[in-house]
Amino acid sequence: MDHLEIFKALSNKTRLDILNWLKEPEANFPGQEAEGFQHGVCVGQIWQKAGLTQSTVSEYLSILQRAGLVKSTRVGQWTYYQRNEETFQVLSRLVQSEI
Amino acid sequence: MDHLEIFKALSNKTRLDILNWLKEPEANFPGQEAEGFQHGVCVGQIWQKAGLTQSTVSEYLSILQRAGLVKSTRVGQWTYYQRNEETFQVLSRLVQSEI
DNA sequence: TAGATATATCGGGAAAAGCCGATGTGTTAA
DNA sequence: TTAACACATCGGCTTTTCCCGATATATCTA
Repeated sequence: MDHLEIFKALSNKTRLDILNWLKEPEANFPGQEAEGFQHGVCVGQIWQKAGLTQSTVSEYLSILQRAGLVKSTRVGQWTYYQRNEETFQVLSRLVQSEI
Repeated sequence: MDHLEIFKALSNKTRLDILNWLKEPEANFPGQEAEGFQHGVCVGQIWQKAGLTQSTVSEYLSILQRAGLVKSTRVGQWTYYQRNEETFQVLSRLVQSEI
């Protein structure tokens, strides 16, 4: 749990947006409804919604993952990302009492 | 309450250190014991402990203040800084439920 | 096996942040 | 009112982050 790495990951508008979108995949990624959201949302859906290039969003997802804020699952040729709520809980407590 | 501004302010090792030191002024700034800690710790104490220049630390304190993480009090020629605990509480709840 | 598709990684130019020394501003003491 | 002190701001160099296009890798389909 590297505070600094987490805060850096959270220091970007687009990355905050992505985390927020992932709170409600059904509402924010209707394009993936057919496939379902068991493992989260695939990269293609996210980068189109973000309005940035595929490479940038892929990098952003890596940054979020290294910080522990999301986790990924590979299914066939798709990689699905979802929030790692545990980290948010721990971070919340940390902000309250340790920082 | 600008999340992004807060996370950016927290994205620097020295600034995190400063916030941490300000949790226990008595323990971390013995050089100011004579004057007391009613309004926090003055800039001179902080920049010497940080090991960076006065100008840099002054700027860092401004960044922390703009983010709402510290507040300052001018007394004579000194400016004292202390943590703004309210912001940490709000941020903690925000991380838990809104981000 | 070849081609298409989804994602990751690489190289790099532009913008922002890190940090410094120099200088400006407000306050106190002589 | 001058000098000294505490702090803030400015200009600039260096490092990091932002974000792109190009390319590599993995998987699936024909």
